[in-house]
Amino acid sequence: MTSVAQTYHHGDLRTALLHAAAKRLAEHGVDSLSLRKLAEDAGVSRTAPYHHFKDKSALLSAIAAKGFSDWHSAAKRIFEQDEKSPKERFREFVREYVGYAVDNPEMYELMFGRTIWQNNAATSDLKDVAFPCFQFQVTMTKFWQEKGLLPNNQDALRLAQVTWGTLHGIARLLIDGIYADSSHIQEMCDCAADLFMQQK
Amino acid sequence: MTSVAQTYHHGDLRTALLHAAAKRLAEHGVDSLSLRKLAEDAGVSRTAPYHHFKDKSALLSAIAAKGFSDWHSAAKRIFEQDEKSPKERFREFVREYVGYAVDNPEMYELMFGRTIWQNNAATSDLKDVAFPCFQFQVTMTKFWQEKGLLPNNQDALRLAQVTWGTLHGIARLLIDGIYADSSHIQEMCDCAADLFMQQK
DNA sequence: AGGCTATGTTGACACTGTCAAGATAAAACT
DNA sequence: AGTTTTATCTTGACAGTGTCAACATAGCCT
Repeated sequence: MTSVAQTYHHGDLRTALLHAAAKRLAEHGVDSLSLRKLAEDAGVSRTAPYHHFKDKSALLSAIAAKGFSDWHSAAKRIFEQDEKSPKERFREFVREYVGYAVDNPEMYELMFGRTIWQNNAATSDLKDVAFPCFQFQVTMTKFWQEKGLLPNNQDALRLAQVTWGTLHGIARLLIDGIYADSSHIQEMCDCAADLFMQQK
Repeated sequence: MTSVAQTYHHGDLRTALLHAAAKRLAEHGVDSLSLRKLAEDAGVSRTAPYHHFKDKSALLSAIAAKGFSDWHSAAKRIFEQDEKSPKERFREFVREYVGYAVDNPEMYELMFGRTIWQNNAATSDLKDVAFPCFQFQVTMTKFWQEKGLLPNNQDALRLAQVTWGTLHGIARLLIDGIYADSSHIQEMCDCAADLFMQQK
């Protein structure tokens, strides 16, 4: 990919670290992700990363930010498929949401886990990318309410919180292997969609 | 409380460790819970705990097991309030569930977080206490289906997974401070309950 | 009394995040 | 051009972690 001559200054350590981190994240999970290993991956000393990220949390936030931006694009793409009926799109969104989480458990864990959000530890960079995602959930909810798929007598924000909460909860139960296994994804998603769209 | 003379053998180190752990858990969270500190709390050397717990994960599992057993009692108590209508009990269960999570965020995180469930790491002791809780959720769901509060055309297991998923998701969003703050608990719970019991 | 077993001890190891102080290169300024 | 400032990277160090191995003590059983 980028083969820069070995110099004292790395050249683009920041993105090199992020790439290494994304790789390790997907392969070994967020828990076994250490700055020192990332530095080694990038062929640099243990403390070099600190010139690009305030601390470990900041690096994780940066990865999560990328995740949110990807997520937002994917959600938009599904939501804006005009050729499909709103009902179909809703079902698809539910399946895609849970599917994304199950296919990228470590990234999902990072994005929506306590690690980076706890104690308001989230970087403002992270918030700038994540909040539009939250907002988009509300936008979609309003749309589905207007189309009569979701109850109209509920506040859109609350309803968005609850519907997202449901998807989030299902995703987490599946990922953490608590209460369900992945062979039931489809059925669980459809059950949730049916529940939301009762008698519609 | 328990003032045993200082002897070479502690006497009841196992429960002393569990108590210390529960205290530290509630006060400082699961992340800053170290075996060495617990040993110090109990007035014992760093490696003494290993004679009572296989490893850190086993100790955490033991605390979680206690949490599940408490949780099960509480759920039963609410569910069996015969003087209240099923509908009322359902609403109350929703509020209690989320309320418990918000009031005991660290314990909830431990019980339903990835720490102890990941990679099928759960002790069989833990599973023995936790699985009945999961089962109870299904039992309650069946009851509410029979009472006409929840859709009868859904498989009880799926529906239980989805309803629990919803409560779990809401709880997590609140705890992790991702998408909602605790001033909206009541409204979110009621919105969820309304959603489940549409047109009932 | 003797020995077995449960329980406790210190020592050691590899690993972690992070700070401080110094080295080097590149960029900016005069 | 030369000089200075700034960005980047280095080694050294520290406190903290889980966990293993080897050894010490004490209680229990025969």
